[in-house]
Amino acid sequence: MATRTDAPTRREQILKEAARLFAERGFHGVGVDEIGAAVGISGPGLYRHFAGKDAMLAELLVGISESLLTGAKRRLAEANGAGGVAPGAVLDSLIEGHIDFALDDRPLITLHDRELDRLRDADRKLVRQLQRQYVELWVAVVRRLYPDLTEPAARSAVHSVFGLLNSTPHLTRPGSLPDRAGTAELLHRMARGAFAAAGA
Amino acid sequence: MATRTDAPTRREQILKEAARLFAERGFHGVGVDEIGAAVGISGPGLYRHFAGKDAMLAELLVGISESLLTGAKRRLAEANGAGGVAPGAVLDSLIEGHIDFALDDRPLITLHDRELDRLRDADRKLVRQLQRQYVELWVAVVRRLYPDLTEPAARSAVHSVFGLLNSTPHLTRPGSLPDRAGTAELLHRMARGAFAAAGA
DNA sequence: CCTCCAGGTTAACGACCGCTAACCTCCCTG
DNA sequence: CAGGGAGGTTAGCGGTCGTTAACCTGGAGG
Repeated sequence: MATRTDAPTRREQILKEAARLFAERGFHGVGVDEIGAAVGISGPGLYRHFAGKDAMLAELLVGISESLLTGAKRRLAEANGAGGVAPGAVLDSLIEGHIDFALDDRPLITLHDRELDRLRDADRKLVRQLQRQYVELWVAVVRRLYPDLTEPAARSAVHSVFGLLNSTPHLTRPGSLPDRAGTAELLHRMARGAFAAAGA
Repeated sequence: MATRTDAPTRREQILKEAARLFAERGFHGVGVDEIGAAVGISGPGLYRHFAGKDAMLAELLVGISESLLTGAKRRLAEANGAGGVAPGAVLDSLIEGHIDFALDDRPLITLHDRELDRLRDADRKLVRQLQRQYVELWVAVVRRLYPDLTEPAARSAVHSVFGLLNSTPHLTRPGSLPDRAGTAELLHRMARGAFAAAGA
């Protein structure tokens, strides 16, 4: 099991800093020396923890996709286990989970739809499969709430709402944005409004 | 004036292919030899048309920002010239313009919010200033339509709707998306719905 | 017909980058 | 108290990349 409350592992430090740097300057724009410097070691010391630069990106992207999908499945199961919650409440739960992720792990959300093509074939296929499962899970919930939506329209709507929710990195002129709770609530309302408009 | 209906200039060919490649693989992920090959010349021949790789990116990003801002100003002037159109109609016009751009110049819309940090300081400041003017123009229109929105909230809402509208590149599993008109209309409805929900 | 330049070509340079090799140094363990 | 592995270090190799240099060529203009 992973150490969650302990002090962060070296590996975890490296992944966190790598995510930040990749998001800021792009995968090819960051050198291994910079990543090392960000955690206090220098250059090739990283190779004691990762097979290479590609492996860091792969672990980040797979981790993100798995985390999103796992969280969504858990929320869906909780709703179903609670004896048939209203479809709107399930959608609210999915939206809330996605917003939490987007606000708490901004660099990861940026990487998630930006550096996918830098992966080796096997990893890219895995990430895409996880992403597709995540999308299809949303599509099913949205169509249950708005049965008039065709499946392609629902899928487009879901992708568009992801674009809306993932826009938080662009609000990052630090100090100028409202508080976290207010931002989360605004994004949530807008996402619901967008779906409602799509389903009409 | 630029040649619009004539055969495209070499410069224009290069810019178009560079935009596509930068959007696909990132600025640092594309070599000058590839850009040259994409227009039938090879490698250093590009330096007869541009001062360097950076100059191509700069011209692309400045062009995008200017084009978006100019179009929005024109639409606003048309509305004001027509003797006070309803605020909702002005917002519709802005949304329509942005959607046209996002659907017709997908690679450019991708570059626009992804490779800004690769610019030299002067160019980056110019692009950011143009982008800010574009955002503020939207914010003013949105606040006229939804006066209860605070300015920070309106700005966040505008950025979020940009995220929604700019999500079109993610729908590009070619052949699977509905027709252009249908996509445009869906995006338009969702954007209006998101704004309406934000303003409540 | 000569000239000249716009727009190419190939060769090559210098910088950088990912990665490996070789070595060092704690610290934990038997 | 050996000793050995985990986790560093620096040096350096091989490849790639952006850019420059030097040269070539076809076609327009006097």
